Amino acid sequence: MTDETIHYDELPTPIGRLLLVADAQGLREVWFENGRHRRAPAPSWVRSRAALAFARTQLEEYFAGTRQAFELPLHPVGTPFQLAVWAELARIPYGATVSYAELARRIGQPQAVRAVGAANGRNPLPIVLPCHRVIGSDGSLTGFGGGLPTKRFLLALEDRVARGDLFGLPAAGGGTRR
Amino acid sequence: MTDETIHYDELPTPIGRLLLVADAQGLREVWFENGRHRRAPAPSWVRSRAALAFARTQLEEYFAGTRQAFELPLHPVGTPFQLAVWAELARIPYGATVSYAELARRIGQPQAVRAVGAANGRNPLPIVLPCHRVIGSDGSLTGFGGGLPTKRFLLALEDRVARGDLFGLPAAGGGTRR
DNA sequence: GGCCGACTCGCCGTTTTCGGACATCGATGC
DNA sequence: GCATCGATGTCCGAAAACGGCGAGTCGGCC
Repeated sequence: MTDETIHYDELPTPIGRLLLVADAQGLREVWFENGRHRRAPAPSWVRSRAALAFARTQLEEYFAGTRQAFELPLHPVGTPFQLAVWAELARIPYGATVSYAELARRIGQPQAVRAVGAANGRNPLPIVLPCHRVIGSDGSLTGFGGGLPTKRFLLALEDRVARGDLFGLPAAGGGTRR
Repeated sequence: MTDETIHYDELPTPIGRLLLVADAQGLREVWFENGRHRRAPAPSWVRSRAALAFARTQLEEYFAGTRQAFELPLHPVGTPFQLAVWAELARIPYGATVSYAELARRIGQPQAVRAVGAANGRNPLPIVLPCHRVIGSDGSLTGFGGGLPTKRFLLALEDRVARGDLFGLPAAGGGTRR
């Protein structure tokens, strides 16, 4: 019988505290403490700093701007369609953005645009699976579980890092859209 | 199926290089290389000196002062109103000028003065369809896609030629307006 | 008083922008 | 099953902005 214990831990970040959840197979969930999907950890879960160290480290590096890709065992739970969408998220390069329509095309279901949006909204592993890199065809940010300001923050962070601007100076002529 | 290929070519003139564009039905566009409406030729267009020889010759004669009327197959693309305005342009005699208001009267829409101005600004066949002969009621030149200096040049050229002054000496007492 | 320039406002086709109405497809709840 | 709901996108029509203008007004200036 395998170990089915679920561990969790908190992690302070520039965008507020995150709750990390994992089982023996990998990272299961990442919540924004103030986000739309927040909820209380189940009573049966065990809080453990050590059990989540593997994810904590890479996330800290990400926010420090020294990590552009995650190498973690993941274990998101969802329908086949959702898993397909989430898997596609992982292929979006750091610092890039993609429209919901384009994402739908990439999973071979160009019509399922809204469904992709819904699946995006259910992404259990924000940041790690970069749903924040998906925006409207017209360039609008449209939505994000952690709030639009957070989405903006993440995109700005990646843009800055990708351009090698570690000081966070405003980009010349690069205003936020809409 | 008719031949829908679009050909183009360049032509050096005293007022800068012109880009000539034509299809099987006739001349479609004439651009000033430095004008307000300049743009790159579409990738599908084919550059061909021979295909535009028919227009090139007459334009060269025009600039040489030996041609006062064009006899070319034309194929300008525009709205019915625009086509009406452009057709009326062709009736303005060489060396003459007309006001926007008068032009509006001639097409039977005396109120549509500004609309005539706008249509004039969209004239796809400058020089051939002499929008440069249209000026303000008070005699001011007001505007021209290829720039006001070019408009002045063309009017001066026609004035000179019409008066038989092939040497281009400044006319006695005939200064440029405004 | 007569002339000129700056300004205002009406005119009208075109272009651009904006907003609402659908199509579309999983997921969810009954 | 069936109806409903989304972190969308496309299309269509209405409304507003925009010109290569002109006529009328109002103040200044000789």
